[in-house]
Amino acid sequence: MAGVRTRRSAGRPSQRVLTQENITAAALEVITSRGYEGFTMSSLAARLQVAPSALYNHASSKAEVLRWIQDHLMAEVDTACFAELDWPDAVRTWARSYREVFARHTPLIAVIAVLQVSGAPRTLAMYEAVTEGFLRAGWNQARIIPAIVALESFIFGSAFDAVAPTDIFDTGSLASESPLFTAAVAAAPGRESGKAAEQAFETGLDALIHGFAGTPSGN
Amino acid sequence: MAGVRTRRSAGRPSQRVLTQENITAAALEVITSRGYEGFTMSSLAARLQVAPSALYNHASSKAEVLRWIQDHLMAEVDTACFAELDWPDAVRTWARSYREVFARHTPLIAVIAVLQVSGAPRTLAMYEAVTEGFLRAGWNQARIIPAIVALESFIFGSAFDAVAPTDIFDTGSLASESPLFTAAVAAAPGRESGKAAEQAFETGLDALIHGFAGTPSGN
DNA sequence: ACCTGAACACCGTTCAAGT
DNA sequence: ACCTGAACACCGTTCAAGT
Repeated sequence: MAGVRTRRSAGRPSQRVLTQENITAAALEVITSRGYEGFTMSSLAARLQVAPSALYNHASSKAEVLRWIQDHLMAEVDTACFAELDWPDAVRTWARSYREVFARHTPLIAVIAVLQVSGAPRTLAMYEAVTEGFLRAGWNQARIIPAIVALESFIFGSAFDAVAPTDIFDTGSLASESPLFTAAVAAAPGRESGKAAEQAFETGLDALIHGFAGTPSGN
Repeated sequence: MAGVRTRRSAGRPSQRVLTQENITAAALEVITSRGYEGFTMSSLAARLQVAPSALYNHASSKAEVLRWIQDHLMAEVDTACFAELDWPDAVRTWARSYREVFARHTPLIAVIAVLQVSGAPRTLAMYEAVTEGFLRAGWNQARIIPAIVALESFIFGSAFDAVAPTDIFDTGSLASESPLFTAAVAAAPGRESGKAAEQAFETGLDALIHGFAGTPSGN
């Protein structure tokens, strides 16, 4: 064919604006400042200073952008702990950071639960690191996935709980119809200090970790 | 003032159509047949044979209708088990039915997590029955709520997992970059039989139940 | 008291037309 | 190759007008 031509302005690399990374970063900025209700294709486009329709040259749908965000956030989950701590403490550290990241992004949980790992490299890297940690702790290969999935289910559910109003258990005018529950709520630790969700999370996490350890045939 | 008048046609009780119960039942019919994507104020109104705007004389918003549905479904969760079985089996039965009900209604989980029990009588009744079951089993009052919340978090997360595609863990072209995870997935029980989610749920439920039992100061 | 129909202020997405 | 602007087919919700 004809001689190779330099494309674009030859000098500095042409600065593409609508890359996956840029769109994801802009999306996170919108979500941080205006929440998920304020995160629309319009608000995302505005932040990138393009027309909404321009986004569709790079993402097939809003759902795809959400998947990019999800995978991006997965890199923030601490997995280094598995190389530094023993299994119970490593799981605790991993689970806490996992919950913390997604408590701020609960609308993504419905996305994650359905997401194919093959399209989410950082999510896959997270699973690989956790699996490695379990194996190093002597876990039987066949029991690892159910344990991770169970922990993950607990983490996702706890993420919702973490951002729930603190007064959801106030029985109000129906207190007399639920005396036992009302009393239990009043007696629960972390009440009024706003740490009830943390208490429940740590309680469940402890139970899962001890429960896995004390399971019939060991780990 | 003037003499009391009988209102409406005096004979048979005027059959009100847009009651909370009727709206809730119609909403569930729409959701069952067309899913949550197909559940709109328009589709709900169509099933009730009224204009969409008529709904707003009875419900303040779509979110309120969702809260009605959530509370309605809570009555389907099995709590009778606490009067019939010992604590571990009762918790297992309760948790299984709770997960089963909401696996078909995962979009409601975001609603539940934020819902005030004072506005949800059946939800409150469920908590009361569970609390009673824990007390009867000898649980310390102060430890009940964190345990219930932890179990609930696990149940909600597992509900998402229950309806996830079975192939989410297929690593595809990235298998070589995640050899340990890929091998663990291949070795996991329930694979190909489509029962992986059930395996993970039962594994986690067992761990939680045993973990609670084996917790420092007993229950 | 409660319904209808029109309207409002949005959504996500598509697509012809441009460069 | 990638952007714009207009348009489409929806949403949930409001409200004046009716009965």
